[in-house]
Amino acid sequence: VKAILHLLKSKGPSLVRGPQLENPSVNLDDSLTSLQWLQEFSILGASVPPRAHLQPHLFGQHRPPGSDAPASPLAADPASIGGPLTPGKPTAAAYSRMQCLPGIVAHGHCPDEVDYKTNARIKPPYSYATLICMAMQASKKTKITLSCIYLWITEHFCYYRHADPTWQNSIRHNLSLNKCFIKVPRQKDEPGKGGFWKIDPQYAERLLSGAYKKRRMPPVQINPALQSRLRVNLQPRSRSPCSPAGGQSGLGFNPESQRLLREFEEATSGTMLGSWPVVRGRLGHKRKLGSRNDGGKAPRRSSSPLLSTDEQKDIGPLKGDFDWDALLDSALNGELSLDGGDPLSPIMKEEDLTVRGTHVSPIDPPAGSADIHVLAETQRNTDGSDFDEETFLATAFLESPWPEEEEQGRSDFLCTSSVNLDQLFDLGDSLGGDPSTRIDTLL
DNA sequence: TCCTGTTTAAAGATCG
DNA sequence: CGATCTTTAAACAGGA
Repeated sequence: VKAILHLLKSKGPSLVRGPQLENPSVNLDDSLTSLQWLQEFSILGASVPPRAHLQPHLFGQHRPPGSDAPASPLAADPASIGGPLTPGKPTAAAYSRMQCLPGIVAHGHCPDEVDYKTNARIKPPYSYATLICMAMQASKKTKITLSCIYLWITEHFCYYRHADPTWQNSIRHNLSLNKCFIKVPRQKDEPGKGGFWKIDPQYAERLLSGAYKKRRMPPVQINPALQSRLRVNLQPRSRSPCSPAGGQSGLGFNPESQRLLREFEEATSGTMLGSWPVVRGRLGHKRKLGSRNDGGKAPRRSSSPLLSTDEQKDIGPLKGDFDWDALLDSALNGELSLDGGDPLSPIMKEEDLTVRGTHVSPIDPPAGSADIHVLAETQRNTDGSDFDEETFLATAFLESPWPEEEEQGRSDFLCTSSVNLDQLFDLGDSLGGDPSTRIDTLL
């Protein structure tokens, strides 16, 4: 590990081309250890919703020219092979420190950096209520239809594109049951099916009353069943099947927005905070085992209306830069803790790697955006209490969930900034040893 | 027929 | 340990 670290430091610039390298004056050590570029990395992923051009009334954004991706993304979509998976029940800590391990988190194990837009195997750590809120805010409309909620979720969370459609039932159930959401009947002169939904500003009262309890985010574990796939995923990919052009980690929200979302979830943890994706015992016995994986609903999965041709065409390059120095330093410093608490013990092997941490992907409202209807409405229902701030934090992040247009240029840059893991481990070959072993060691 | 919406039930997780 | 919240499953009704 030290040898690799040394290599990275000496040849880092040629191996890891992070945004910081744009500035030649940046000290190498600083650039390798700084996570600033990683933060920026997370925000640049903004990509145009695959079907935004089909529903400009909803998204208010248009697909930039040249963003069309090759057709048949599913053909190369790992999710289409194995289907969505959920990590096993967590067993250890050190999750938050995983922010220093982008090489790992980039493959779906740190909620801050997991590219849920492309990772179909890790269930997003957001509750359905949160997802609904995100969709509502992202729509920049005061109200949103159920189908649009579906659409937004599937476009931003690859997991749901391939998941059993029963999650939609949960969405509907959440809308109906959760007091945070109000149904707005469709006007007679409004064509279409179903009504609209909006956020109920009154839920603020419950927040103030403390009725909603904060919930800890349980740690997440790399499912041993995923380990073989993890190694496969470590292979560099120039394009990601689920990622639209300019696809990035997270939701493509910038750090500020992600921070706001985090605070939002903290403030609304009772209703908004989701539980971590864990394999619940109940799932193993109560749920019909065949319903999710057998041919029963599988056909629908692939033929789901949510996976339109347009969506399937919406592939983009997988962009990502890994702060290997931070990664290795973290490992060396024991920040990647395990159940036993031994940083670089054999637990570091894939089977036992566990992490813990926060779960929200950062997002960022561009200054000047005034189109926050729900926010305004919510604030009107407050009287200057703490909730005002909470609500603001809760909604502001959604002012510009898809800053793709303004970030397009930077995204393009990032297209060329991905580290080639093969190169990395080819270098390691010169040091001898089995590449897979080195991967394990790194992890 | 499919989508939308409501409702009930149950199990798991979290918190005080 | 009970209350609360979240998730999942399912049944059912009504509308497009």
